[in-house]
Amino acid sequence: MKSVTRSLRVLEAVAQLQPVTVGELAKHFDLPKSTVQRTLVTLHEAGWLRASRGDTTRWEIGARVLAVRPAALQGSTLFAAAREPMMRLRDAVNETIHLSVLDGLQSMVVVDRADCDRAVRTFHQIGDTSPLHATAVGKAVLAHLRAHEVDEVLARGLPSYGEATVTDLDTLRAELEQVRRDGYAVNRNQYRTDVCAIAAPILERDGTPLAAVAVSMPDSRFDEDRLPELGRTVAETAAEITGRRLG
Amino acid sequence: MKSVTRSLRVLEAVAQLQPVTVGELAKHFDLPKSTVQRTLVTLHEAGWLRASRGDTTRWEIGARVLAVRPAALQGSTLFAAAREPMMRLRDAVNETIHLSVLDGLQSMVVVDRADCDRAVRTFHQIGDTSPLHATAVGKAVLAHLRAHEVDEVLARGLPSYGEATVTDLDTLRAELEQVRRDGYAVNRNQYRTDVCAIAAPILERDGTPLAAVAVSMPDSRFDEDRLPELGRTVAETAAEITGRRLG
DNA sequence: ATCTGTCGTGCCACATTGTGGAACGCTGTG
DNA sequence: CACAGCGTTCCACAATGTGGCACGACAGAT
Repeated sequence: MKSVTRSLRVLEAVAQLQPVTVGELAKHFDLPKSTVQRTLVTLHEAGWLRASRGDTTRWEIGARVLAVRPAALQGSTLFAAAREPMMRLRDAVNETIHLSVLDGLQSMVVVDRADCDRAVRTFHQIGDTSPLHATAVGKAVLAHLRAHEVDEVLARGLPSYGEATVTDLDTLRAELEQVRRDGYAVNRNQYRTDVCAIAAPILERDGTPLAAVAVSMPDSRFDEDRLPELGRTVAETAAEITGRRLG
Repeated sequence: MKSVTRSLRVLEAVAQLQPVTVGELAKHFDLPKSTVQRTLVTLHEAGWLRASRGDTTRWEIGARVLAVRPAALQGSTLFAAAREPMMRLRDAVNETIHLSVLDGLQSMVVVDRADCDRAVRTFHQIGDTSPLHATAVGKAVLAHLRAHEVDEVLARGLPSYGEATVTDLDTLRAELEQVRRDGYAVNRNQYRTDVCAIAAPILERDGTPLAAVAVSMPDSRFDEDRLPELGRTVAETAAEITGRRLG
């Protein structure tokens, strides 16, 4: 369904570029203006887009989308529970903090962020997805999935994103064991070069992993010696979020 | 674009009914299973849906949608800021609390809810829209819009939804003046019969209204005498949310 | 005033695209 | 063992979306 796929792409582009015009989107996708225009009008009629308040030829995301949320986040207790602990962690370490949730067993999706004020910092867009086996948040979650779920994920293979990516199954399984012992997962340049992170999982009452918090930083600021201390801090933050969420 | 419109409807239905099967959706919309199935697969390929973790024939909203948010809510600080104050307000008054945001200048959209535990209670679905001139949340916001924006809204007319709806311009303008003085807006059966509400606005730093919180209740529990006290409580909750959001 | 470039919008013939009835394979049940 | 109900697949048909083109509005330069 070409038109549907394209409409969703347009919707995502509007979310990033808002407030945005027909022409800008047409260039962005290299599509005829008329096609983009029709798409925008359709999305508008469905209540998903609205005209910008100042400039009526610019488009924005409408509030309707807020009704569409993953069940795990209904009531948005995750956001609410995570916000303050994330900010405190950010202030404590002065690095960017990410909150990522597990999407199916497919990938991790960045859903919230607390930026540090350094000149050089890592940057992940909200909504960005990343693989389970090659990121700190992914491994933090992976380490707490049920055995058959882990098998399912690993069965899809371990694509490499650079030299540092772990592509060997046994090595990865050993690492997951380590993650369970330590309470935190580490990623050093395994997904994006020069991006390192330390993450800990946020669990449901029954132990199912739902999401993870991560401190991420450029490789230049990754200090092996401070790792245990930093790891403990991240794990404490994750535990606090879990606690707040479950009351 | 029929297929696009329908896909978005399906997406919204999945959000409400998740985790949901093809058949359930087909019945819900009275559509051929094959059509629904194709739509679900397309939405899945686009990353907006995922198979349920337990039952792979059930569908859920994927985390991707979290990347698509109105600009005013980027960082999702509204939800996070509102959650706790809403719950406390709910506990204090034991009535259902709604959080609604202004969508363009078109309407208010319910985006979050804290239910009370009474047998009889008001019910608004998350995602429901309502007019600005005939609801408490709408009037709370309307009272703080700029003059030319108010004119624009009122120029579209004041459709009636029953006897109690204010359809006279001057009466409404006087009421908005009152709302500014009191700090809260009241709706007694003006939109839905037997549904009353008291709402207060959540503002941006520059005073622009962004959203509103409301206590809503059946007419039978609306007590004229307690109105000022209840109004003050709601206004305090809104002020606290505004404060938290802006740090 | 006039020209020119750029914008958002509206049109319409064409064929690509989505449609939905029918049939399939599977699972649990009476 | 037949049956009912499920999710899934297929395919001929025509309804549907496509995108080149042209229009009117606007802004800046001549």
